[in-house]
Amino acid sequence: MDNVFKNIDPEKRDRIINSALEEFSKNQFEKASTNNIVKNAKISKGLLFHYFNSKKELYEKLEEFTIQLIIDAIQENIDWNITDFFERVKQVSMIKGELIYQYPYLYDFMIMMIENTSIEELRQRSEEQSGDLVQKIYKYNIDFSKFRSDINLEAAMTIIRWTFEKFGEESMGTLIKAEKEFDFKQLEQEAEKYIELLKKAFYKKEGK
Amino acid sequence: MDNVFKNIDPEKRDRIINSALEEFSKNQFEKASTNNIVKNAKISKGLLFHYFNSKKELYEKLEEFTIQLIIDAIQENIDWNITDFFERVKQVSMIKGELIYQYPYLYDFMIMMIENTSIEELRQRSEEQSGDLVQKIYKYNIDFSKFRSDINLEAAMTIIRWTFEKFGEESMGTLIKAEKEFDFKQLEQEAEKYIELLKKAFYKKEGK
DNA sequence: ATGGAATTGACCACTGTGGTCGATTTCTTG
DNA sequence: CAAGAAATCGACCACAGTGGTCAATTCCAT
Repeated sequence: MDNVFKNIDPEKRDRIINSALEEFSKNQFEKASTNNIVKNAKISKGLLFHYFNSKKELYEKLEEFTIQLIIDAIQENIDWNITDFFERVKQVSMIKGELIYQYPYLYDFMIMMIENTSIEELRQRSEEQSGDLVQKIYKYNIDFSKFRSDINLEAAMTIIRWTFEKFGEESMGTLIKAEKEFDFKQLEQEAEKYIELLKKAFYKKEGK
Repeated sequence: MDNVFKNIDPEKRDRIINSALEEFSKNQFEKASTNNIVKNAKISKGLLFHYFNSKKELYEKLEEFTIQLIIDAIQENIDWNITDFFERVKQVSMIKGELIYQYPYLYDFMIMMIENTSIEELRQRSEEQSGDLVQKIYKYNIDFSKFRSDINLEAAMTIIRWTFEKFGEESMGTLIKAEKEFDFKQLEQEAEKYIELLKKAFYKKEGK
């Protein structure tokens, strides 16, 4: 982001980012209130407009930030040497979880972003900014020979991905509602239940 | 809903409902604009406040309407004699699709509703308004003996449900973006791909 | 002590707010 | 057709909140 903005206290920076992400997630652009943003970020109106010259600019910088953050997180944290598909999916889920832990509205913001972007623009952005990363995530160096040969591989992969996404969403939902601390152990245990089942369903029987 | 409101031209009624659902889905209550609602519904300000005495009342009536609509749709359209789990899931998806076709923002509105409701309140509402319907949908008169006995039944059912939900969401998303007509045939064909795969994965082998 | 950067919040012209209400159109009934 | 009732309109209101500005203040390195 902006030079001025980049060099400030990271804690304050994240307060501003989170406040803005929340406001823009919950309301469409015109109705998102900069007053609200500064109030929740606990900074003055003047400061926000010192960092960003206008509401529009703030929004655009937020878009950039979001995309770059996700790309970086994936690129830096995925262990490309691991060849098991489920481990890859698990890693992506973990990364996602950590991002959301730091920026709770990052995901809502991104979904809103995608909704307001045309297919053509999306395709272009994905190529420009992340190269073939999107294609790579669930394919690069994966040992597909573990899958049963009598099933539709592409569809199976999709179901596995969807399962983890839904699992994440639902866990997040109930956690927020219950206002509980992350019980990491329990969460992983539950995830393991689905992994085990899906392996039984889609992988070849052990012992060949 | 209100007597005055119930007896009007259904086409106009749906215009108002859809406009309100959209506005409340896209913005939190305070920022949802009645001006916007009447503009999109193509009625006058006065008329809206003739039907509903306040913005608050409109919102609450909309909640009631949404819940009742979904309950009725399920109760009236599910064929409880069909014992195959996938057929049941398929039926629920179809019902959902038809509802969304008539009220495009019904689902977004409901999700927003659920997010803003406490667990306790949700449980209570579900019991009062729908009885044991929620429990019943995916269990009543289902032939579970078709499932492999070596898998976690509960988890398998969840995965199947999630797959259909995700499939629905993604289809909806791309359809809206592409501004295409519902190609019903193609959609069903693609769904069948997942059904086939999941049956292969979770059902007992045929001929036994 | 000083100068520049960071930060504040009162202030502004203006847009949009939920809701009202008398006027007008449309419908119903004799 | 008359006349009253019901439905519908939209100009109007007091006011809350808008994005953005800027002179004043605080902070901090030198």
